[in-house]
Amino acid sequence: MLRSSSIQMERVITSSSSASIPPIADLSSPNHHHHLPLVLHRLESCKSMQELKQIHASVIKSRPLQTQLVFSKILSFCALSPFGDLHYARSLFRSIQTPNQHIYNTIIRGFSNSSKILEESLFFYREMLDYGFLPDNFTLPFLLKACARLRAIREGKAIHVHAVKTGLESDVYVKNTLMRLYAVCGEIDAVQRLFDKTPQRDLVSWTTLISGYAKMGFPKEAIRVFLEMGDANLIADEVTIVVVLSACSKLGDLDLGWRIHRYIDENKVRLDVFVGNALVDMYLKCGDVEFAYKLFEEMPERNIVSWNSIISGLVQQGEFKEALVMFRRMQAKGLEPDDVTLVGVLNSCANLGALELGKWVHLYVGRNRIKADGFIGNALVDMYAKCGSIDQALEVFSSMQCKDVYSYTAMIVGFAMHGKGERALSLFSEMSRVGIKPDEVTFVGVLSACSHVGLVDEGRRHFEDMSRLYHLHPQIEHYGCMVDLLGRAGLLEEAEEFIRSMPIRPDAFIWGALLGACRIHGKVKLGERIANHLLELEPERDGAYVLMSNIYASASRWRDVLKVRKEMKMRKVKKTPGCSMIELDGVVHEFRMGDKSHPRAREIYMMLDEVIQRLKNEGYVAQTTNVLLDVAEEEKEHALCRHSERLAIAFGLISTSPQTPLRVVKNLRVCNDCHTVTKFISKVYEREIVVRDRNRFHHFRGGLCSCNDFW
DNA sequence: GTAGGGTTAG
Repeated sequence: MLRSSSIQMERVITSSSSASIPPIADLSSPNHHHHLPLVLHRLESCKSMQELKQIHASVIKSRPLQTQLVFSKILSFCALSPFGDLHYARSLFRSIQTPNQHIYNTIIRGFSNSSKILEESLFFYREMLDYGFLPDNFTLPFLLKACARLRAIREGKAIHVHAVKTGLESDVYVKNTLMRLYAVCGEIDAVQRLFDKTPQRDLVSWTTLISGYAKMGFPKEAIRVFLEMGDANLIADEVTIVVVLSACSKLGDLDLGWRIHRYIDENKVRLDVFVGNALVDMYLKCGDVEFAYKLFEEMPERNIVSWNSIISGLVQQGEFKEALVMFRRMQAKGLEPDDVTLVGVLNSCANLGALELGKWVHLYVGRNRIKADGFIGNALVDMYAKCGSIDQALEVFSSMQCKDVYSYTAMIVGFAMHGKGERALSLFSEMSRVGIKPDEVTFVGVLSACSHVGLVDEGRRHFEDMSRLYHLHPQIEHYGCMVDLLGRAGLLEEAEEFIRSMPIRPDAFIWGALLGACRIHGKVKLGERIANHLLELEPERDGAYVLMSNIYASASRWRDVLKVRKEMKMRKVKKTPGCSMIELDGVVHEFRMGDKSHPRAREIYMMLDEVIQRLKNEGYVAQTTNVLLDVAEEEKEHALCRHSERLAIAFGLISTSPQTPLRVVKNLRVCNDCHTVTKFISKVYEREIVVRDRNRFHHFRGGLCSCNDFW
């Protein structure tokens, strides 16, 4: 570590005029039949260390005129070329008796470019100062760039002091690298202060400032600075535009995106591959998927980032199947995915329940030495958990070297979804023990864990701890979890009181959670009141109607059920169609309620009939109270039979060998009757069945479900 | 011989 005092700036600065000037290298060599231009020419075309060593040897032997200059050139090659060798550079440097400033800068630059530690470049820097040289406008940017790369803010600040003392702070290169240092270390105010301090600023300074704001999570500020830049009569170039576009992506502001696109056209900013990628990303993040596709197709040049941008953008828009289609297209072109691609693919798998493909990615990562760092590891944990393989998720999680808040949260949310509330909570305490701070999302996991297993007191305590101990502000999701927790536990009055005391306006999810609790506990009166709140907030959606009609049906109030149905018709409210997915041999099959479009639909429905017959023999009786209609019991039963998860399960039964576990993902909540049916199937057909509904997992085995019928 | 760029997580 560099201590500011260890660099004797005072001595250097005050005594620089009288500092001992190193003797000049031996210019008068007796033996100079080697032509200097020839050596320099050979160096220019040099492509390997082997070749370089030959040149070096011949120079030592023949000692041409200006040996120092030639050594300097050789050093540049060793220290800076991709074919170079820093060890060789170091010993070569040591062989130069009296290095000049340029030579010092070269060795410092060499080590600051590639070394994982700062020590080495700082060592040469100190030596240079001891020699009586002052840092110049080249020295400091080299050092500062290394500090930025290694996030070494302490050392960087010490260098900053030198910049001030030497007056180099106002050099635009020094200033820009200083700004970048503070930006990557998160000190955005320091960046702005440096920018404001002196009038020496160019397009790079503006771009660095904009990028700093964008990366620190202040995209609005970034755009503000961009507009100011226009007022100062500067025109953005490709680099500035890329940064501005990424700020716009973060804002998700399509109007702004169009304005920037127009700016690009009007100012003839070149559409290089960076700008193209940034545009594709911006259109996706701002929601114009079609235009993003169009741009992508028209791009004259595409690289891996272009593909990653479109894949991750689609994932972010919830277009998981499309994302996988693009991934396949990319593979068909012979392009190898990198870690960023695979994170997007894993995310799609997680959402589609595509376990087979997810496993393939896991293998691919292992085989191809893909950087299995935080991003990939966390995405794997999430994928396994969301695909129903909680044990695999835990295995990946346990094997991870560096776990962060994302890893812990993924695992906690995973446990919560699988109804393993105690595991989730014990992992949460482990997290605090090892000193990883939870954030808002962690608490969503913790609170939903409590809710799924009915740990009311635990939940209340964690909710309070959130602000008291961790200084996190509860958001609407956290209030939602609490309403859910209290409501399910039957504490409906407390839940309603809780909603009244919320500092945020309750949204549809909050009222929906309470209404759901009314359904579980058969509270008709309260339900009616809540349903009205919900209908005010979203009259066009079916949630309130469906829950209300279920509540009436449970109370056998068929006339009210009919009224709700009429009203739905009158207001043209469409029911969200139930949809279930099952993956077989890497292909995701999708079923809607009553779907007959599947090629094997006939077999599937025949299987379903057979299943129901067998279950009835085993004592199953259909529970029809959750069906909307007041129609003959038989017909209701028929409606139930067509629920999408049953189609998916029947398809799984006829398409896989006995005892293969079935994994189904459903977009809505599982209804009571389907839950019972699935329990029966797991026993009668001896199948493990894992169903993920919109809230959580149900592991069916031997006639029982992991949720203990509490969901 | 110096500086600013796009894509990734719960």
